[in-house]
Amino acid sequence: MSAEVSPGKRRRGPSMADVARLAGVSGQTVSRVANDRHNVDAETRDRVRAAMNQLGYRPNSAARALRNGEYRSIGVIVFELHSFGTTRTLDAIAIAATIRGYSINLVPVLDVTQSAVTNAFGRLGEQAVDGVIILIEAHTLDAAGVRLPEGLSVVVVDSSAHYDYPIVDTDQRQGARLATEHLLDLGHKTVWHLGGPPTSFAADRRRRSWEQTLIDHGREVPPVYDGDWSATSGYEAGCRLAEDDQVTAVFVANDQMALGLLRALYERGLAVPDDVSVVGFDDMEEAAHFWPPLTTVRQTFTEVGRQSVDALIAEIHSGEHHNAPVAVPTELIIRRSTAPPRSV
Amino acid sequence: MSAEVSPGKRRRGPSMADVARLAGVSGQTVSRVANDRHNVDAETRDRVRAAMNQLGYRPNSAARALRNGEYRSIGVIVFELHSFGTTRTLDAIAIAATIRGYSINLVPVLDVTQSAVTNAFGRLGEQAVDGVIILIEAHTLDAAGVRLPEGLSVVVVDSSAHYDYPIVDTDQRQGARLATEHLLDLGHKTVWHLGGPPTSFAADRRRRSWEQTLIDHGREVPPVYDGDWSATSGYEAGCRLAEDDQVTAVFVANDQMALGLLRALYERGLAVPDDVSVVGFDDMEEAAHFWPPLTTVRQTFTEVGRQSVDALIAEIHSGEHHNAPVAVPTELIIRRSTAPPRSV
DNA sequence: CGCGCGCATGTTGACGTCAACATCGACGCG
DNA sequence: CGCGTCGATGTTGACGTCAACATGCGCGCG
Repeated sequence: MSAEVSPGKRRRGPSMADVARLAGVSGQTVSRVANDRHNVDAETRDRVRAAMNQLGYRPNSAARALRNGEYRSIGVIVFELHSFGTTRTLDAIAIAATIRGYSINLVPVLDVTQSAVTNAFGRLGEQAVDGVIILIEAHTLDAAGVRLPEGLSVVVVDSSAHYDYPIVDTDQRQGARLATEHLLDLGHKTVWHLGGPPTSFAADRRRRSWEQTLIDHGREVPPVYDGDWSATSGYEAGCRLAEDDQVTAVFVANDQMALGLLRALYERGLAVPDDVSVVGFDDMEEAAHFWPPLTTVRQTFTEVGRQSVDALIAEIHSGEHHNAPVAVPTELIIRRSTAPPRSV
Repeated sequence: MSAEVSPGKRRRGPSMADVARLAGVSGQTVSRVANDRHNVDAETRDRVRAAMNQLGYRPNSAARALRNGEYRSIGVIVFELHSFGTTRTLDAIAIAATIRGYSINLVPVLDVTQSAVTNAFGRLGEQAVDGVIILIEAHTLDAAGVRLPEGLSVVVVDSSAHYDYPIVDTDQRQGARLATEHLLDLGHKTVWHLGGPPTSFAADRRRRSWEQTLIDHGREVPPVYDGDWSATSGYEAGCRLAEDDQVTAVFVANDQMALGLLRALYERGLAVPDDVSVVGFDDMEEAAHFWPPLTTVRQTFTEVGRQSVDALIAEIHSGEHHNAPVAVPTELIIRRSTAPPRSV
């Protein structure tokens, strides 16, 4: 049903010149029609449109980019699409960019060694992009000490303060405080913390804010347990936490680790929320169906994506960046994994 | 520490001509150095390299694409990065493409209405891509009845047989059989099925294969329950399933729905695996930490990604496609959500 | 000693588009 | 009736790169 492949080797599609010839006009007129300029006679426009359809003409974006000095494309650097947050943010970025007429160039970093990151940035220089959004945790970036190609606009989605680049992220501080105070309000004497990896600024912020909240309320600050965001690490930390019967409330730095923690508690015969209350962070889809359904801090990734695209586009057009970090607020979703401590 | 922004308005980076001038050679020689041609004197090459570094020269990919008639870029059409499988496959595609020297152009479809899909495909025609991988469930595509711009190579990641395009996907048939036979082998009289949405070919394949397996073993085929891949839909179907005390074994079409099902069973006081055995599909990270840890069918997304990129690149270069579908095998991961039926 | 060959390097033009400028006809107004 | 204006359309060249075709030099060999 398809076929129609001319045996010749030419694969290039029709160009403006071809359309122009068929419609009996100049290339410039075709260009005007293609770009919806209004100063074209209606009858001429129709004729050109018809010729375009007949030939299946598509403007050549390389030529356009070359001519205009602008690609209308944004590079997004990511490392593994395993984490829920990264994935969601990427989705939001892609949608926001599309709406604004930009396309997305996905640049995966194969591993987080210095050379791989440097490499990816190098590749990026040759990529057809007007600007870059960095979606990898910034500590890594810091350690690698790489500089991006100059003259490229950049926005970082993370919570580091150590950057020259504009920053957009969830308000980690507010989210962690929300979670911690919720547990305190329920009557828990203090709140334990299962944190993310020390290489993550986001994890760092959540940890500090949890600590500060406890201090502000005059509570004791228990030792921190660290995970790496994975459910497995949450399970492992949970096994250790479960041995301490002082623990009545835990704020976990993300939902996946919270899932591992829940499992560890079950295996030890501890009831949630009766024996231990648990709060997560992210509000991934599944959180509502954990057992019990997880109380957690909801991030609005859509907003993070939108804001970072807006910041980048502004930077691309102005040529300079505003350094004020953007912090997107969170919301506490209360489900059934939290309750007042048993008895009192 | 940065600054150095010339107040002039020109933003364009240095071109070959600039490098050539600085190094005292012709543009062509710079081109040869940039492309690692060997017929350049070592001393000259060093001089050119030095000039490149000094100026921060980056080849202009638009000009290169225009000149070569090739973008070295692959478009990937996706609809929402919510499902585990899509995300993982995208990641694998991005990595495989990068290794082969192609970049990834992510094209989100805003919703699955016909107009949105058509629209996305239209946009794609103007995109700087040599080929396209379609990562949305193909039924939708079918319904929309859109044709892609001609002359563009396409690979579909899904299990439809109704396409002119080459297809790469997990071997749904084999996976579903694996799951069903595992439950039968344990001694269950028959196996219930909680399927994915009827609009998905993948879900369809899994359902048919489950059914065929039961028939092959001479078992009764119970009515199917349908979900939409989400944990919530699994929960809802689970509530209905739990009322039928005939049910001792369920094969669920993905892990997320299995999670919802587990929750529903718990709430009804049914023990897994003692009262009901459950098998999922996907083997997402969290599956090992569900309660109980979920027996499931592992898909190797890496392989699906790699194969689809390879197929697409082959098609781009040959100009024609081989229509033999590629089916990537699965593996059954046995955990603790399955056991022989209680007593007998 | 002269011819030819191989190698490093230079010159030219074309890829497709679009801004800037040029052209041309129609129409209005003094 | 002539001049100015405006709107539609055409012509030219440049964006940056690279293949194809010069050019020019040194060296080996008869």
